[in-house]
Amino acid sequence: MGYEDPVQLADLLHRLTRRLRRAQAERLAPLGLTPAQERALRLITRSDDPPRMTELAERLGIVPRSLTTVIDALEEAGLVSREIDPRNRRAILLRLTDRGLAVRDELREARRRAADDLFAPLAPADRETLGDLLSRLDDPRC
Amino acid sequence: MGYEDPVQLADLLHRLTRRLRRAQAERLAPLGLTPAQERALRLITRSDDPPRMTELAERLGIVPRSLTTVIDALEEAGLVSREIDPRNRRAILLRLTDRGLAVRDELREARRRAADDLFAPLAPADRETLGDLLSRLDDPRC
DNA sequence: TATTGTTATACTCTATAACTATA
DNA sequence: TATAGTTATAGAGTATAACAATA
Repeated sequence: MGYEDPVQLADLLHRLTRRLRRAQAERLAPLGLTPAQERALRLITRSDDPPRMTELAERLGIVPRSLTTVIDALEEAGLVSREIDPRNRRAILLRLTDRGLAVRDELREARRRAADDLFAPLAPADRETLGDLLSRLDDPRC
Repeated sequence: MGYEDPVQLADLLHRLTRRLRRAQAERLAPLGLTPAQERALRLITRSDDPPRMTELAERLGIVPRSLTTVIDALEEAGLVSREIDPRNRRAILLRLTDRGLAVRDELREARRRAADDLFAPLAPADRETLGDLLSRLDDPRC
């Protein structure tokens, strides 16, 4: 079918991601957050210890300056707090507030529903295949 | 492996697209264009007749106003010309200039190399599978 | 001197709303 | 009145460079 053409694959990927971002933005808007903010919140949650800015930025694949904007919004929304690391006063530890903990599941639900809609045309086995292929393309450093 | 989790699929998609966009931007930067501009140029080329703004916007999956910015840049770079449609003086026909024709292949090459790099870890058969899965998720209206 | 994060700034890609010219 | 496109504006998601505070 010619689907192996990398430029066409690139375009498909581009269109799909745009659609996904829109759907997620719509679902998350009532909660006052963007997809990037939800991602950051989710990764903070997933950490055992409160992560530092640099650490979280790296896990998100963005530069620290870009994370600053994301965390600013989460802090203003009262979901995350910045704490100076007592063991290294240059570093900042990111911690969920009580409110952050409370809305976390709601956020995840909203994002899951959006993703569910997008991937609905695929049966579980096909999703598994897709995930496998995509993860083989994934660069853990990025 | 749990790859069928739609939220994880969404994150994979997001990271991959970002990496692709970066790689494409890098490759295209020496030519002074962005990926969106290359896409528009490519679709103008692919048309038999010079497309109109509305028509091209729809094929790109963006609103006409967003296309205006893209075409502004291509026109300023001397690659595309706007012509008023003599049969409907409200409409604008988009045509490649000689220079646009000349750089078209270079652009496509640059974009192809970026896409090639990204999809290099997959064998042709796997690319085919990926393309098939992605196209089943693709919404032709979008 | 090197590390951590922020201030300042900018760019890409996209959107909605209001407007102009034409049909 | 409806259509085609643009001006005006905005916002998400990034980036680089220069800087301050701390190590």
